[in-house]
Amino acid sequence: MSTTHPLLAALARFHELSQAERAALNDLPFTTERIIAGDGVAWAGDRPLRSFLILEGLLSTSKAVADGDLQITAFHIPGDMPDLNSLHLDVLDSDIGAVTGCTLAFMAHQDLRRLCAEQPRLAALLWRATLVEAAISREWVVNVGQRPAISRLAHLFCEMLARMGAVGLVQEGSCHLGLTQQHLSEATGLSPVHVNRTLQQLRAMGFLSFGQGRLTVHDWDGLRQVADFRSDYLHVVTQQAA
Amino acid sequence: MSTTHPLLAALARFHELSQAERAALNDLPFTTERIIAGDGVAWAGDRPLRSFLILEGLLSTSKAVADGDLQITAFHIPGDMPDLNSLHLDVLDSDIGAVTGCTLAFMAHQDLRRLCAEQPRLAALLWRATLVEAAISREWVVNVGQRPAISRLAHLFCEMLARMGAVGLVQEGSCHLGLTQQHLSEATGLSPVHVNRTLQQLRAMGFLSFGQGRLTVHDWDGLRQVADFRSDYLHVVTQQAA
DNA sequence: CGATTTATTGAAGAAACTCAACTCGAGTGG
DNA sequence: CCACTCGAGTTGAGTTTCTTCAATAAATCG
Repeated sequence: MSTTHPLLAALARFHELSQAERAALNDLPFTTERIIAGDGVAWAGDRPLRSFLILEGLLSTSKAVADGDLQITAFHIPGDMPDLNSLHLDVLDSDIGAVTGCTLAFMAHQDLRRLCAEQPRLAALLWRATLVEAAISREWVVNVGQRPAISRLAHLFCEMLARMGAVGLVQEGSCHLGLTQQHLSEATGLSPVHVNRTLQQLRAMGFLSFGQGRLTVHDWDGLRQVADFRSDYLHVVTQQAA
Repeated sequence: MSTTHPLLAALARFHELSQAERAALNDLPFTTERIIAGDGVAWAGDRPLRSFLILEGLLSTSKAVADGDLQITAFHIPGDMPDLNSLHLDVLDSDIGAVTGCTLAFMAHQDLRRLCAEQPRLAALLWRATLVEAAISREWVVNVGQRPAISRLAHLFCEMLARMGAVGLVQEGSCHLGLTQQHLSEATGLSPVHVNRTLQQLRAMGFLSFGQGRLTVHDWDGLRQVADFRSDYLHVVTQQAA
């Protein structure tokens, strides 16, 4: 019926779906909203009654520490559902905000819960999506805890390019990535000044270009090596035609 | 029926369960195994066919980086299911090992999947458990990324005491915690030497005692303050009688 | 009790931080 | 159209936190 549901499209990109599952997804009500860059979408302490799928744009999850500083704990790209955890964890523990302008598809928890009860395999796929986010979070602990500045930044770039690539948003090693050096600082736990200097190293070594909201990787294998990047933790399944 | 299933006990500690749900849990086959301190339980790259619940002991999840160093990304205590993520993420991305001697209850994925399909609310509770682990992982990113050594260590101690307390393993601010300073180092991303010196500060300030496999907190509010610890991210639900 | 972890100490060095100034480009409004 | 502002990026210099290396003390274990 009419166009396919955005969540159906997102899941079908990576998984085979039965006719019944497709039908159930297409029956799932949703509303689309447009968010301005820099705006918050949800806050720690909120008890959302709905979750959203990213159709377009870049979001971040972050937490504030005592002195007011921010740590970004995740970036979210099209196809992700950043606050799906609120489906079973009623109160949010982090802030979610739009890094760039975004288009989001909101779905009521009520409807999602019914969907999960009626279609256990869809429940499993949504569960799986939250597990991938958890796996990425573990890798971020490693990145921030162990790697020197240059590897840390390189690893973040590798991850973002790999994830954007998996959803078809990379052309010739380049993708739109509307991050400022301030964002990189908050994501890596490095000071903005040190991010700046480390970025210059990565550029000087010929690995990448970064600026004007765009990341271009010139030497993937080289970048990957300084980053100590292995993509297994992203759990990207064998891709099939969209 | 005999004694209750360990997973039933673990879930019933925090959630009301229907008679049907209890029955379904009691029907779930499991086998108990004993693990020696220091032994690995599962490795990155493994494709487990079963998951386990911790009945006793302390486990860690860790990842190795290029130079061979280790980052611990999580500790697991009784009541946790450290590799439940392998239920839907077929290949493990981290190593799981026993910090102390452990008793584990293994359950086949096959059986767990059937349970989830037949009892959607139990599926939701297991899903929820993985979401709590994810929330803890996010806080670890913050801890390792933003906090100075003393807060970082203090925060880890706060978290462990809070979690152990939630499952009834704390008496008078003290719990068994078989971690070495090496473990603390690998969990916080600090060098062992710096952990040692920072620990001495925490002791000298009268916040805690730590050693001989035991953590005792003398000044919870003080520790909590230097740690910048707020327990909301642990998502501990209102406890009911065990 | 000897052997092997684990914990502790000293001292020098390095990675990253802070502070402060300055540049640049993209608006914006006079 | 130009002056102005504002955010983002860049640079220099001094400081701090944390690391590394190396040796010693203390615990733990067979």
